[in-house]
Amino acid sequence: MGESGPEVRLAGRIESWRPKGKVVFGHLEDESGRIQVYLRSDQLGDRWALAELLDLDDCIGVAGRLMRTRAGEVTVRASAVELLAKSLRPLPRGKREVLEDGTVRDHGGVADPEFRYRQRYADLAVHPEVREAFRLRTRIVARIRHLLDGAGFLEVETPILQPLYGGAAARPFVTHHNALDMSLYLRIADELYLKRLIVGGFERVYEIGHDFRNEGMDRSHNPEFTMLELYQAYADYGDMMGLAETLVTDLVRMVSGGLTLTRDGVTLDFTPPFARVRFVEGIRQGSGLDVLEAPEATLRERLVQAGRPADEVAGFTGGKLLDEMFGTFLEPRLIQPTFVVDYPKPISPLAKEHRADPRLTERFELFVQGRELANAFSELNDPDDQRSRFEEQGHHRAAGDEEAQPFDADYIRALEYGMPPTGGMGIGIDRLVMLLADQDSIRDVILFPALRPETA
RNA sequence: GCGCCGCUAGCUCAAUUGGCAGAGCAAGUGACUCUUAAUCACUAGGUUGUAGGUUCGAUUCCUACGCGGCGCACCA
Repeated sequence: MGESGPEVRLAGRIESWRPKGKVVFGHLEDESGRIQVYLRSDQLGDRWALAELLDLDDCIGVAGRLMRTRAGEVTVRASAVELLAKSLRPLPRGKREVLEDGTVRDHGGVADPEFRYRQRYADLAVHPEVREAFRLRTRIVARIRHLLDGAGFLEVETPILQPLYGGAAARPFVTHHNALDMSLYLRIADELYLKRLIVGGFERVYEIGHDFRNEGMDRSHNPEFTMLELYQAYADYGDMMGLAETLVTDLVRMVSGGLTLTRDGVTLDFTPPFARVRFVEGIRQGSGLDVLEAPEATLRERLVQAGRPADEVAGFTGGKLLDEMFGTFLEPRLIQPTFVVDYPKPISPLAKEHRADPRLTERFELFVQGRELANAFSELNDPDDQRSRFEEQGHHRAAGDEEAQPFDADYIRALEYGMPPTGGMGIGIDRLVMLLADQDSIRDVILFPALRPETA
């Protein structure tokens, strides 16, 4: 029982508090951990009056010598104490009681997910494992920056408020600029601005930022989310596949120390090269049909056979029909890391025509656990082809497709100056973090997920 | 947007077929100078998510609304 260790000063939040007559034992916690403090009336003098007023969750500072209790715990024997911040509202701390027979009884703690998301500050304050998940998120993003910077990529910032939105198929949020008296859109993608920078001579650029999509919310969709987009001149989608493998395997190694992750009882193997399956061939394997050859009526019949409601299927045509075939017959099987390659042209309006088949584009998406992690292509750099693809989108739009992309004349003008052949890729950071941090809900990797306002 | 489930004290949860709404932790008061779920005694805490309806009587049954979770749709 050491009585006179070194003198220390420390501050923290009161995590436990056990007054016992003229002494009190408690634990202080801060980001670095927790330590026991021991306050005695005979050592604190007139400060003892303050000690008697302290409560759980107050933030205090103490000074004193380190000692060891009879139980052997390193403890600060306080010679001074001060209040740094008062807690007026108890944190929802759980207490775990271990009874003599070994059964465990929990008291309190937060079970209500709404409480955790709405009052994330309290969730973080009482759950070290939640803090750890968000630290991991930051390490993942930092590691991605490190890798891209090391590969010669330039991190840039492009407009979030855009007069025209584009680069993806989604409905935008609309806002209004008062001084200009005009509508602006919150970006749904960075794509078209980043490719303008390729025209400008930056040959490797990337941006990590929020995109905004006015769509439904569920456990893999938040209205604002974090996207990595990168573009590399004089590269194609094959190079992007290599880069995707490099990034993903590096991150898997960082979190697991190896090349596998176990999720939902399944061992995911990230040993490169990842599996590759052609879009058309993969759907043929699942459905027996070639989506580029078979009549649309035949494809619709096949969907109904597979259990899709007939009245719903009746409305599917063109790109929508292709998406549905993919979602029904191929996507659910993509558990192990898999590149789906060579998407049909109608569902890839910004991707370059395939060098071997004009019906296809040089595009891939990376899937893991049936979820899309990355989307990449050889970028369409022919302004005339891009113009006609935009015009095609315009027809879809006129036909009522709200997610068809608007015609961007300035982007065509940029391409007319000549954009070098370019490979580009987008990676949804939130979903990547979900995979790496083993979280099932996007709300568990976003600090303040979108919620409806609280009612009084 | 649709469907299912949930909402009781600051937190976690009870409450028989509809019959006075309770407990643990947290809070307050008192006792206790090596505690760690501290212990012991006492006290306070509620328009049972909101608004209606049925009923002698509603936490419980019905309707609408709000918020959340899950699933579907949409999408990344």
